[in-house]
Amino acid sequence: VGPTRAQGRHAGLTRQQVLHAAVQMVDRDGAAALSMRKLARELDVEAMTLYHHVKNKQGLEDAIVQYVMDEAFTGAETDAPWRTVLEGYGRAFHRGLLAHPGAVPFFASRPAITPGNVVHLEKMLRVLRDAGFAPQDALLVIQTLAAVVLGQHSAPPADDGDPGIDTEALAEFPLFVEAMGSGAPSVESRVEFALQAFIAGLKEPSGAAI
Amino acid sequence: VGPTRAQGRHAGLTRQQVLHAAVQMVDRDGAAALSMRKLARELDVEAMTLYHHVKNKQGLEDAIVQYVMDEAFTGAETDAPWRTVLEGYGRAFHRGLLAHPGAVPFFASRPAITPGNVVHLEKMLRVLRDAGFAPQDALLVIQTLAAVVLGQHSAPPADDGDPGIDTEALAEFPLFVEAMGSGAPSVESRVEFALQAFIAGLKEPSGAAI
DNA sequence: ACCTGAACACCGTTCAAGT
DNA sequence: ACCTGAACACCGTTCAAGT
Repeated sequence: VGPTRAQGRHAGLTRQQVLHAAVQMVDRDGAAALSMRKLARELDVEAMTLYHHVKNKQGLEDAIVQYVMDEAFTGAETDAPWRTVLEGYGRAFHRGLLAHPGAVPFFASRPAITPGNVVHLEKMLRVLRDAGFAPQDALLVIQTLAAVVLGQHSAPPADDGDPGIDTEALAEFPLFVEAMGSGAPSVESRVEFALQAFIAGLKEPSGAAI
Repeated sequence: VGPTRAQGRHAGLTRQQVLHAAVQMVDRDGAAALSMRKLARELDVEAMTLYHHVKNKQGLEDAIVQYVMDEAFTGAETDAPWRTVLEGYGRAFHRGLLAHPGAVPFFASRPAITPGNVVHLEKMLRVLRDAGFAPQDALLVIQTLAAVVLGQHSAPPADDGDPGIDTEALAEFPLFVEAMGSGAPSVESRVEFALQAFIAGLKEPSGAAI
């Protein structure tokens, strides 16, 4: 029932392979479907083998989060007016989450600042510092912006049309019915709207540009 | 080991009691700690008894989400300029999530529109409609705003000081070090900042006020 | 209608053992 | 170092049985 390999025989398994298979599994079947045992089965390996490449399940989930962030933020444009750079940052994160929707739940209740994304943070901090922001203010802007985008992915519009809302009761909610005429706002449109409003609402930095 | 009760003897269990105990458990031990079996033990009842009051675990989680939203949104102020009403709506949601941080993960990957919160939605839609918004635009504003607040709770600042970031490597990230001097931005400050910027960035409705 | 109890098909993880 | 295999303490949920 298990993999046909003698003990001690290398499977040639790599942390990268484990991580890649995990991301695939999550993208295909959702966050809840991720299990160490199923992942091992898919890699034709015993479950305990995974613990040699990953600390535990929590560690695997952390790695998935890091994977998505790295994919999203590497090569982000930083040479533009600060509002434009922020918009690009938000959109890059959005595209990353869109590519890996199953990973979104792992972002919840996980620290926003990890060793792996300090490098991305530092680049953004430099852009805002050069635009005249104090570092504390810059960090607040960047972290809040990332969470603004994440939030749009966390509360998706309903899958089916109207899940469980009886047409009878709908008569009491005419504005809701009218607003939903063209369906609930998509994640796409909410992200665009959120980015536009949030960035437009940011005040100019108090410091002078260098 | 189980409850000492003959089959068929009423435990007098109520859906409200089940839900209340579940919220308590989640608030105390976090979302991951919620289990049907533990919840049953706490209520001195067999695990399967819960299925008479709740469809399944998913249904219980849905009920927890609904519980938090109802607590947050009932009695919200709607008689004020629309920007003020939006601010109050966002802050009310924020307080609800703050009171039940363990419930936050359940909001992720759950539809934003449920039968239970259509009533809250309709009230907000009326406020924005009266201010001159088209219903579709109003729905977009409200849903995006709720997700903006939710997102701030989804990516909490790290628990300990610097979790796993070696002081050696920190030398390469001077702006990050300076920005973190007074700690990572709190959820509180990020919510306030997000609300201020997002609402300030909203355009006036194209329609005329009634 | 409400509750129990056994059973099924799963989990994550420790530990000892192989090469 | 890398992998296996059995074992432990859990899960959610179905099903048949009680009153």
